[in-house]
Amino acid sequence: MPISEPTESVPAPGQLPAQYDPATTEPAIYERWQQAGCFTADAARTTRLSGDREPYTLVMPPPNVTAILHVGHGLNNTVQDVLARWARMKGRETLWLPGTDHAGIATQNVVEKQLAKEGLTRQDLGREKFVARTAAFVAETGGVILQQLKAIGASADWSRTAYTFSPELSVAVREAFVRLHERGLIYKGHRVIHWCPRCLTSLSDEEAEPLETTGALYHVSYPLADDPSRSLVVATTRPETMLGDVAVAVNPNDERYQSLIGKHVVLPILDIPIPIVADDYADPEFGTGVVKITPAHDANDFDVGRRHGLAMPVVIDEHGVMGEVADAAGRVPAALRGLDRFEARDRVVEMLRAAGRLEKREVHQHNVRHCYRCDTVVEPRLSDQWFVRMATLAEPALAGVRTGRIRILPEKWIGVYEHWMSNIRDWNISRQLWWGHRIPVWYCTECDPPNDVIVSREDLTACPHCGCPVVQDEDVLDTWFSSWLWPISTLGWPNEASSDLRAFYPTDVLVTAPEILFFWVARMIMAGYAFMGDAPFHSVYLHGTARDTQGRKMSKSLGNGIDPLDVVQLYGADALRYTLVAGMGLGADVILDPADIEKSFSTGRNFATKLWNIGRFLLSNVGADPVRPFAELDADELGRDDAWILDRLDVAIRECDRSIGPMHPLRDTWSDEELNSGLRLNEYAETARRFVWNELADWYLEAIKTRLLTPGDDQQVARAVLVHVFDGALRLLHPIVPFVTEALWQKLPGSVDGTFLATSSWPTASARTEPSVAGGEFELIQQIVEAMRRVRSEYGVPPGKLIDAFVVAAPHVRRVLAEESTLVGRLARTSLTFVDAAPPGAAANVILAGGTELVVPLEGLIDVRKECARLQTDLAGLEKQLASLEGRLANPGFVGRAPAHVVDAERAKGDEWRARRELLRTRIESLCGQA
RNA sequence: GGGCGAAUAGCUCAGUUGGUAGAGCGCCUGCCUUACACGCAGGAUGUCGGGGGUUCGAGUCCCUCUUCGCCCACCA
Repeated sequence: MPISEPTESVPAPGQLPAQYDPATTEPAIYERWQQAGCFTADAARTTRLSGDREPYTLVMPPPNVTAILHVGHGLNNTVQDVLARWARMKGRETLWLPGTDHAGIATQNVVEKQLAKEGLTRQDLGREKFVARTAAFVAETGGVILQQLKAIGASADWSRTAYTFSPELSVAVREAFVRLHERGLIYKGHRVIHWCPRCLTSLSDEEAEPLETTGALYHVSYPLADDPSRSLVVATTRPETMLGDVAVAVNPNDERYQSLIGKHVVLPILDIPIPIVADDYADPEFGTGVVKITPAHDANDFDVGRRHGLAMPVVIDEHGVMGEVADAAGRVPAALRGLDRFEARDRVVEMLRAAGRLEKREVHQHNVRHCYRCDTVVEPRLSDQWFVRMATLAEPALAGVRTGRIRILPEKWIGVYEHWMSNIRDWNISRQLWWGHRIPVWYCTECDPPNDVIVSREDLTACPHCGCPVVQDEDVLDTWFSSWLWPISTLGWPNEASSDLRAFYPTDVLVTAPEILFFWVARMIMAGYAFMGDAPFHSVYLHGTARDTQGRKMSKSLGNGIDPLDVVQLYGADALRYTLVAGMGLGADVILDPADIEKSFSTGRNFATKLWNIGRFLLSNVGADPVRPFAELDADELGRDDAWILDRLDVAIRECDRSIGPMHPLRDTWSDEELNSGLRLNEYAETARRFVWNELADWYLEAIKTRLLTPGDDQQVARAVLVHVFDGALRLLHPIVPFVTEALWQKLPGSVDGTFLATSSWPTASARTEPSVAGGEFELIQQIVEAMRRVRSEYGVPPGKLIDAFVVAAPHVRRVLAEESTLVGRLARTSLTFVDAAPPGAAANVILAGGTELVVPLEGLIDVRKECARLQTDLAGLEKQLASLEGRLANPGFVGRAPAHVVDAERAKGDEWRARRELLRTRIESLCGQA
């Protein structure tokens, strides 16, 4: 009995509005979930503490705090929500931990843009004011995306919302830095790093994105100092850097240049001598085999410079402008000073050409690195930065994947992960930004090394060695230095007594996009091992990207995105979620048409509507009357339709379980069989859809209509089964379409006020593994109905016209059909007459599996000649197939080697076809004479 | 330059131990059949990218070619 009060818009008790209105329904339902605390996890209830429930934990990849929801977020969080809701219904103490990332560069850029509109720079404000302003901006507008996630139904535990820049997580960041420093894994390095001249900060290798670019390769001749008539030709894509050249290198094994090693060439434009050094870095195969060495502006040249003890003049400043920065006296001519690096490039080329030093210029394809935040061309630049030594951290992280402690899906990413991990490079973690975690390093001006550098968990004002004032390092940490701690810091680390950390770590599945496999996932795994001694999760689920119909990634800049909230507004969150889940194979991209939202999401919208209408049907038939508990029904009370749909429900449950599960590895590590299993959300969605739509709605509902309208015991049985099966369907579907299922479930007879589908149990298949006999008999009825519908359609029988059909069938088939003739009559508008042999005369003829023959005399609709031709064609086709089949069965290779069940199935098919052939021949003979 | 992945119905995609191809959307025909036209019933459509091989049998395994995509990389 529905306990919850129907709202005023509902017409009558036990009734639903004709139209499902997600726009009003969804927010109300979400509100009730939240008020009831459906999504709040309780550490104490987990088995890792004092409780009896297995934990299930997901940490949400934190969106940038200033982000607004796009389809990518929608995709990512829908997947997570499906898993979280599924686990919750499976009885796990489920924690889906949400939060945001302070996003150093990104957020700073946003605020700097605002300042620019006021004609200000961050330097105008000064560090303290700028940080305060950014913090205020974040406090004011940040976290919008978390509200938006609620609109798509995200069942995260908002009471635990985290933020990478919160005081708590800042403690974790500092602790991690200090511990790594104590372990000798953090060092300050003077080297060439990627520098963004716009953001004015260094970038990690991952943050400097290579972009295929068509540029030019300039060949420049450097005359020999002692013989100006001879010269060495070097090739460069960045001629302006030649101002910083300190040598040219040749390969020591390159015979062409053996005699020149140790001599000098004259650097054009500057007219200064620079040495010819021998270094393996020079590739004899490339160009002329001579390479110019610019240690301050190229990472490789830097290495060469170090090997040969060369000077490292910096000729491009932090803004990407030509200037004598360090160790570069006299190196930038007045004509070039102050020029942007690209203008300078053109000017240098002109100067070289004028001096007759430009040998040639050729078009050249190469990768140019760009800042991942502002797209500016990155400039390699010599500077002091903090680095994390990665090799030792990578070892356990690599082993974790290799041993199956962690699995990565789809599996193709495992190789990518292993390659990166095995060739890992040190991580530049310092950024010359203001928005971020200040590096916990202080410098004392009085103490001598190594006491002058103090790494501390606490803020320092005085040197612990001499008591002198100290100055904190100006730099902040890479945003990812806080992100990589996310699975541990959000649970309370470094406080190892934290109940959340003990209850929910390690977490279970990490759901994210492959783009951040290195940025984030790999580093989280390393941090998990480094700080907690265990992997942060057992599964990494890498999903695809949302793209437009041209295959382009949806992005703000391209303007080809779809606003998920538009979809929610128009068709509801369920429509959005269902469409995304159903359309996404494991790791496959989702293609959507931004120009046609309706087309893109009609699948989901239609499905939600279908569910709603099934609910309406149920409620209008069952009404507010009490319904017999399903458990009280006896098997012999069930109709064939009941037995069938219960069989199908079992199958659906098992298939759904297989598609999503297993929830975690059976043992500590994933077995080979488990490694690639589960997380097929699209298969799960399709199974559930097929069950609800093609089985429950198309057949069961149609079959029981009469029973539902006829008062009596059988009506009660049908009602009980209907309610039970629909209840099961709603449970199966809830993780994908939580709102409409919750709305309907609340109205279901027997629902108890204050209970939620969201926290109800996942359905369990019955113990039976074989389909029931009665259920199988229902399939016989379906075959007849489908055959008759085909006949009707093929011969153009008017829809309203009742037709007669003669049935020749085995006794048990005849018995079933006789008992269900009313049902067949209604579903196919056919009246069945049982005969021992097909009557002669013009008639449509259908032969079903099991040798059942349908003969349908259709006055005026059957043309004997055409019918004969059709039968002949059928026979010819059958003969052909049969010949092929018999050939196979006569083949010793097939019979001997194919699995027994396959051979048996083929034999059965052969018997079936032969019987059908006989029937066809007989029929042709009687209808068409000797033809 | 290395490595990986993809190519299946008009479109977007499933297809998990090799056994003669499926869904959604679209299309065609007929239906406003008292839950649903965001629906119902029926239907058409594929040399599973090309070629070769293994096998009794290949969308599925191997080789090769073509076309796309992704990742990595210090050839200036």
